Amino acid sequence: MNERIRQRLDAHLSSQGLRRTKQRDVIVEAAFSSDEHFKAEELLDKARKIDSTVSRATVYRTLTLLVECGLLRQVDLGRDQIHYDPNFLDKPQHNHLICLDCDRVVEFEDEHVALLHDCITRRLGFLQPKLMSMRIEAHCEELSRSGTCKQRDAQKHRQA
Amino acid sequence: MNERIRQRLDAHLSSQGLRRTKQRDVIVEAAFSSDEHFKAEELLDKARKIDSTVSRATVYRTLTLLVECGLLRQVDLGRDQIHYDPNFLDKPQHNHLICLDCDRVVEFEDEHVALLHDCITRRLGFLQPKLMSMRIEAHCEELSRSGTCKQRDAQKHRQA
DNA sequence: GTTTCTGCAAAGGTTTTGCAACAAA
DNA sequence: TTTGTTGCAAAACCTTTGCAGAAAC
Repeated sequence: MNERIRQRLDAHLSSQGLRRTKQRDVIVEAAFSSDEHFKAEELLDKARKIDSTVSRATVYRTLTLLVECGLLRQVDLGRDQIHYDPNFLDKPQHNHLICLDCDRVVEFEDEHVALLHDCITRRLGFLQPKLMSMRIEAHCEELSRSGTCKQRDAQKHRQA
Repeated sequence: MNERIRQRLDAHLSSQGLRRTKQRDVIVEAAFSSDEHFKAEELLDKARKIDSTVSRATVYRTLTLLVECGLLRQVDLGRDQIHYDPNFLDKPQHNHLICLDCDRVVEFEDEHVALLHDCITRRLGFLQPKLMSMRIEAHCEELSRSGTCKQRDAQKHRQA
C-alpha cells in the first residue's frame, strides 16, 4: 500500500483513538488499488475479492472514515450517483470533465481555476475558499471529427 | 406563472406528445413560486399547499419532466442531498457558493468562468462544453471579522 | 480487561414502478 | 375514443443502525 496513504490513515486512527483492523486494511487496499472512481457497492465487490467475508456495513463505515481523513472525496459525476475519488492525495486541486459520448471521466488540474475561485470568493464577501469543485460535460472532438473514438469503441465492445 | 416557463413547458409537452394537466400546473407553480432550491419532498409539501391531493409519485415524475426540458437542474450543494434549482432559465450560467458557517447558498455569475471552461475543454480534446458547474465552499468574512453574521443569527433564531 | 469493531439483519429514507381508474385531446 | 396521466401501494435502492460476539490494544 502507498506509503502516504498508510501514514495519513494511521495518523487519523491514532489521533481519534481508533483501531487498525484487518477489514480496514482490506477496504483501503481495494479503494486505492487503482485510480478509478467507484461507488460504495463497487468497493464492496473489490474488497470481497481480497477477503470475501468483508461486510457491507463495514464498507460504508470505512468510507465515512476515509472521507473524514481526506483520503477519499465524494464527487458528483452526474449520472445520479455519488462516486468516491481516491486521487485527491496526489492531486488535491483536480476537477472532472465527463464525456457525453462515452461517460469517461477525465481529471484535470488548471492553475487558473484556483485564482478564479479565490477572486470570486472574496468578491462575494467570503474568506479563502475551502472546498472547490468544477465539473464540465462535453462531447468528444475525436468522435465528432472521425466518427469514432477509442474509448467509445472499447465501451461498445464491453457491452457486447 | 412566468411566461417563459409556461412557453418552454408547453413547447416540450407538445413536442413530445405529452399533456398539460392540473397536477403538472400545480407542481410547476410550486416549483417556481420562489427562487429557492428544494428537495423532492419539499416540493411535494409546497404543491400540497396548493392542492392537497397531489401525489408523491406525480411530483417525482414531474421533476424528471422539468429537468428534461431544462426548467430545473439538479445541483449538488454538498450535504448529501440532491437539490433542484429553478433559476437556470434566468441565469443559465450561474454557479454556487455555500457558506460553511450557515449553509446559505449564494448564486453567482462570472464572465471569466465560461472562458476558462471553454479553454480547458478544448485543451483536453473535447468540443464546446455543454454543461458546467462550479461549487465553492467558504467561511463568511463578516462572521470572522465581527463575530456575527446576519444569516447565522437568523438561522439560530429559527432553530430556537 | 476494556473499548472499539464487525457482521448480521432490520430499519430508514428516497425514488421508481405496475396497475386500474381517470382525464386530456 | 385513444392515449397519456394519476394515485396508490408495493417494490427497489441505497445507507444507517442496534446489538451481540469478536478483535484490537
